Amino acid sequence: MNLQMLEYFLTAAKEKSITKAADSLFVSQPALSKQVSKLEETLGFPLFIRTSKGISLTHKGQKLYDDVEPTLRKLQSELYSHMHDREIRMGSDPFLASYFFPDYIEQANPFNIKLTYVKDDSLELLPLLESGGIDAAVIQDVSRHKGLQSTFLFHDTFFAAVSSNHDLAQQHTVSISDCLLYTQLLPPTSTPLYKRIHLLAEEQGYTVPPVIELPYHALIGFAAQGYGVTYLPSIMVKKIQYKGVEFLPIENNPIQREMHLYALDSSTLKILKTGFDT
Amino acid sequence: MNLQMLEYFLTAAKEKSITKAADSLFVSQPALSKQVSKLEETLGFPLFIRTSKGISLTHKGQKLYDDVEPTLRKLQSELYSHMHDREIRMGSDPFLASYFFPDYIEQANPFNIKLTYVKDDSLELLPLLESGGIDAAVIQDVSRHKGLQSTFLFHDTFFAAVSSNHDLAQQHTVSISDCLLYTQLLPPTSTPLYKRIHLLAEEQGYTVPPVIELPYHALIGFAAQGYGVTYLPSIMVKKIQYKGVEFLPIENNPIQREMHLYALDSSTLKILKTGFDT
DNA sequence: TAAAAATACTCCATAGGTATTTTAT
DNA sequence: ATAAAATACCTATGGAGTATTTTTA
Repeated sequence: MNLQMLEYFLTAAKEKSITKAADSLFVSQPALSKQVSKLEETLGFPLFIRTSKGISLTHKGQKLYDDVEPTLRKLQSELYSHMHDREIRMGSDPFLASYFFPDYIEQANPFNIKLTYVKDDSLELLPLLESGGIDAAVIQDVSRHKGLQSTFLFHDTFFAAVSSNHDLAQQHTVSISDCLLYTQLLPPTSTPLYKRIHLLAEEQGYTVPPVIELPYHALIGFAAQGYGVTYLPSIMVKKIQYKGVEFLPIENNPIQREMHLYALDSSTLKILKTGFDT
Repeated sequence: MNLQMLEYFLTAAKEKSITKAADSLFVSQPALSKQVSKLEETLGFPLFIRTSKGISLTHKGQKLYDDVEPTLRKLQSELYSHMHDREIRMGSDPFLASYFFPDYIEQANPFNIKLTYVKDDSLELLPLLESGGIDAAVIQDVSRHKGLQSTFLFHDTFFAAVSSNHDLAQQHTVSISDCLLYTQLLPPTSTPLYKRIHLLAEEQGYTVPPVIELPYHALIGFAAQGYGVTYLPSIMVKKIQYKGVEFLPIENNPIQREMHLYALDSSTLKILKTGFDT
């Protein structure tokens, strides 16, 4: 016995005719007749009384219909809704979460993309992907990971950001050396940005300037108040104008990141990639 | 997609292992693996995360499981209960209903025999059988009917019944001529008993004596009160002793009936026949 | 005799089996 | 190295089709 046989039975009962039911099910009359007979054999009792003008339910057939019809419809609608469930749970860093995903999610119909995890350090999203906590993520600077599907998205360049009253605000571009003269407004030590700045300072032979550690979303506010220099990615700079803050390109673009899209399976990856490209 | 695939899925999810689930389902591991993969393909998303020590549900797999498990179990139990529904709805005349069926129904386990129609004239049960209103019936004096299965049950002989104070009550046996001298207590004109008495009166050349028409169940009461002679079948006479009523065999057994068992299908007939024989 | 259902038969898709390979710890 | 799942390949069941027969109003 299977779902199809039961569906056949319900349709035949509703149409009160094997022939009409066969039409509406797009199968031949003998095929339906045979399946109904087979179901009757499995159940051990006749479902229909056959007449020369159609069929009618037997007493037991009617009882079965009344019991099974709602349950089968429920099961079918549940299966259907899951089959058409386009939910993709994603993770990203705070910049993408604020300046990219709102638009992306909006235009990604009919896929129901939900941003369910935001981590300051996007690397923390990898274990979440592996455990199935999320379906996809944008992760920086890691191009491949075992057991996960991934693809390169884009390069993201960081701009220096200072208060409009800051010395550097007069320049059209700045060098990284210029920036390192001032207090650094940086995210936690574990993040790639923090590490990158440290490395640059060492390469330039500078003593590391004073650092104020802040969560990502607080950086721009502190910069606006003139506490020092911070660095913000182009995806953010392109999107916003922050009153009292100047964004300055840094010569030779010394701070960059590669953004990679990760997903559990290649079909999800494909869907999301097309979303990014458009 | 079919019920089996879903059952496979639920078992695999519960066992957290394709191999163990395959064992408990009595199929091979590759067979189950293939069916699960096929279900995933139909649904359009992976149900399980495969590891080297088994499987675990994906997020969507878990959602599907939570939704579908109770519904599928409900459907299965409904189907099961209908498959094992041994209800047989029967019809009979009032004598069998009172003096035969109570015992019969009691000993007919595991079949759930329900006496749902009792008609003074058992012939009225035939259309009920044909329309499916009942599954089986005991009908007198008709051995076959188109579209129905039937078998002979037994001969039933009628006894005369009179008040203990009645003239005839002194005799051990009576003749039909004796009986026809008194007021006749008979069921409605349409019934075989009424017709039979009329015929016997004509054959004997008697003028038909006064008749009181009564429903079957009232006959014995009126006889007890001495209103006249009535006739009751052996199945009743064997079962009861009615205070103030004498049952007298009638010479040559002029009133008899043949009881036939009818059913919609031969399997029901067979089941019921064995019940009668024991 | 006309309409509906059942039967006869043929074909192909697919579920299931065994043997083997891949994968991850 | 081991245990689990996936793959390859084969067989057999059964679902669906067309043509035909049976049944009953």
